Amino acid sequence: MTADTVADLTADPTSAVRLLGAVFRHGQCAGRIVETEFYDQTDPASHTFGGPTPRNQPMFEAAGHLYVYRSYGIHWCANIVVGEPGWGSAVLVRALAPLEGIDLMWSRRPRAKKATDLCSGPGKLCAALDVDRTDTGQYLIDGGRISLELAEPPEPDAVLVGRRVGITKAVDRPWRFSFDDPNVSKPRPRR
DNA sequence: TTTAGGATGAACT
DNA sequence: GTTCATCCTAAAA
Repeated sequence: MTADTVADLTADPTSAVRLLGAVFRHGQCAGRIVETEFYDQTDPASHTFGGPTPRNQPMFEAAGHLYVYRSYGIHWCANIVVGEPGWGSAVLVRALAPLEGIDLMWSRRPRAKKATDLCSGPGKLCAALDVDRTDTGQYLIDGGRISLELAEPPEPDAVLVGRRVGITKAVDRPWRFSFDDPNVSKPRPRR
């Protein structure tokens, strides 16, 4: 939890906590990360559970890479790779508090009714920031069109913990973390 | 070559 | 609360 840069993030759930508050930027748009989930190679719910495949290859790169996958044939979901190269673990970005390029986000998500509809879910934030397959494997450090700026480590009291969402395996692992923020997606974590 | 099913969101009743 | 849209990957055949 003492990581100074994204490249220092280790392959454990503390990385998901450390990423809370970080600013995720893609092109003109940016948002503050308010909800994350941790996934690991030992985790039956993870795409890397069965080892490397052409699809999940980016998750085996060094910490600080991006892994984007298609969900239910419809949505894109963005993950920040953590841990050493060769070990498949990553943190799913589940919700953002919009910061910049908010007009652009509205134009990409015309069905949103409230500002908190723009990025309050993993598929929504990818639509709002225009993240898709072409971004998978990108390195978030060297300021391309995608980047990530770490914030100060969050106060432990400010972090809510819960079980992960939308999975059928290992649902009991308390690897979902969030702030108490209106942009957090549906079943809100407690504690 | 075929097929099953998934880390979701939106539009229904 | 329930349904459905819809695509890609991985694994089976």
